[in-house]
Amino acid sequence: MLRQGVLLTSEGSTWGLERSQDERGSSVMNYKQWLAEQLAGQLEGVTLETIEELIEYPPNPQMGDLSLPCFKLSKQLRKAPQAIAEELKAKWVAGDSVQRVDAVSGYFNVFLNPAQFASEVITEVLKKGERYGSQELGKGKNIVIDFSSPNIAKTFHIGHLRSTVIGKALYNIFEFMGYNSVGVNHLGDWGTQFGKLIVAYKLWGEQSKVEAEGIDELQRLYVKFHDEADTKPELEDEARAWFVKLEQGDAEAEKLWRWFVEISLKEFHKMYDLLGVTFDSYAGESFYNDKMAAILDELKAKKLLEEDEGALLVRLDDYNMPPALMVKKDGGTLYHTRDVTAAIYRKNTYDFEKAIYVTDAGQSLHFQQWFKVIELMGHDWAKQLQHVPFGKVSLEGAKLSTRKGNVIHLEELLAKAIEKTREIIEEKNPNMENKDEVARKVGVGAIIFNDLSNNRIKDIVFSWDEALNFEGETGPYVQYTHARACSVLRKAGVEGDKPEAAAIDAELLTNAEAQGVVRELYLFKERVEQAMHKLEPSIVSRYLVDLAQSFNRFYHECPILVDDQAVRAARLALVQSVRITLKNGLRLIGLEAPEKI
RNA sequence: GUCCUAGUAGCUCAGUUGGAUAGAGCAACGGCCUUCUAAGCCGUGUGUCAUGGGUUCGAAUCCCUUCUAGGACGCCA
Repeated sequence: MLRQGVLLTSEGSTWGLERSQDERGSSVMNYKQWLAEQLAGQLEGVTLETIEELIEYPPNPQMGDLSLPCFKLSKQLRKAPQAIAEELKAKWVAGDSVQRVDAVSGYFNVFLNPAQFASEVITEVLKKGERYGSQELGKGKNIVIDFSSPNIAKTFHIGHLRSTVIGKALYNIFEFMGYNSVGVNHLGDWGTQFGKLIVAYKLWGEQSKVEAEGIDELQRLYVKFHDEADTKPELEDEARAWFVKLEQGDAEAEKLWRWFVEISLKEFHKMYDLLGVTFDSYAGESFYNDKMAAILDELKAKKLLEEDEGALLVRLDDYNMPPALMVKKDGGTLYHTRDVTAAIYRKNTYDFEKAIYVTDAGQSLHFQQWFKVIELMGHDWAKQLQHVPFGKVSLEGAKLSTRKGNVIHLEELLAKAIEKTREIIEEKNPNMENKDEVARKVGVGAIIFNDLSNNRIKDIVFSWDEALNFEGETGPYVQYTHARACSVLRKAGVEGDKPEAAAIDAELLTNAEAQGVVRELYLFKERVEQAMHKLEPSIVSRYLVDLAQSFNRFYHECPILVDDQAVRAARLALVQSVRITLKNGLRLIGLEAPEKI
């Protein structure tokens, strides 16, 4: 299991465990590590790593800023937890960094010097700017992220949105942690459905209509095929025949196929442009057509393939899994075959440290199976493959189904969100310039954030009301907070990212509201790292809400543009730090941060 | 039938990898704009953490039982 990058191991065999030189240095603030260093000498036989792992943030500020629960040390030291805490308190050497320490019911609590805490955090944020929170954990390492991967000739609906936004967020997070992310859109551009589509098009389709209406028309044809095939099963045979022709390079079949792909991509790109998503590779299923034979030969050579009822499969009984079908009895390949082939291709091409697949949880078994096949082929990098599953989206209880037409088109959803945003702007900020641009950024942001605000694995029941709610824990709330901070800075005449941080008197930021903000700012780096380890973008989304809440509280309680220049400067530095951190976080999860909304 | 995942406030969800009184948002009600963006802030309250057991100094968290929901389970992806 992946762990936080606080443990030093001898080999660093698991990615993310290693730490850069920069991180070990005391110049970069890491209070858990720092406290562990202070305490290590005081506890005989307890390693620094053990202590650092135990240190936690107390649930509320009255208990301090950092805490060491002494219960686990109790056995080893053969002392009561409270006694250990008392001892640490007695031995504590006073210094500038810490205001006081305390021993409470088995916890050793540390209260940081609030002024110094504020000063260090703000200095760090302003110094790093748009790199604040970033790390170099993955320097020189590639991460391949397979995401979005829609099917050609099928509408891009809210089901695809999840893979797209989760994948994109992970892409950004890995980049931010120093990795080189490779985004792969594994297009569903091959398979028997193209036989069906060709048949349907030839029977009922019109070129002009397909050109005018794009995927919608292709999908209508596809649905019609299934309706008709219920009563005319011979259509299925025709479809199979056309797919065989396509596989054999038949000119007419290939021309139609290319056309369907082209039309579909055009529409996908409209969505990707709106969402701000790009890919490094569009190598879809068809890309592997000529590469699977070699893999099948390899499987045969390694005696992994077994024939059963005319099909070829890899037995996985020993691993408590059903067999992985590799070749159909008609000789056709299957998605196992393609995924295995693609993984090997990607390993050879990108030499990845990790390859992750962002798909719905329903495919979990499929991934388990072919990951095992890779392992059985003798590839020790099988453990670098990871499925990132997410829950299903349903519509008021009913399952989404392309065939039944029970879908919400992403295009429609985004359009509605943008329209609603536009109305709100018209009402609240009618004199603003770039209303359309801002409406797009906020409307789209609301939809993305909504999809990223829960744990991936949770099923989502789609609700228009919730998706278009812009209050509370939402994207617009965070963006609004950012714009609010921008507005104050604008009025104050602060320009650029770096006002003179050194000049501030941090004693003026020791009140509860300011400290609440400082604490959140400090947590950013840790949260992003955690989001990477758990492959969970929602950690960043929720963090942003926490930061925004703490800032809004501060904003409400502490007037910023006051006459007292020292107070004004100190508070402005804090506002600037919040602005930077909000923007960095929003960018990570794929949201823009307009300066006015 | 086998396996996987989930079950926390009326609703949607967090819960720092086993720690201190289980927290937010929404919805409801009440307050706050002559002052920096009210998409905001403050206040009012609700929990057999599905269930029964076990491990532990300590469990929403780990193990087992049962229940409920969803999903997967050889020629679709």
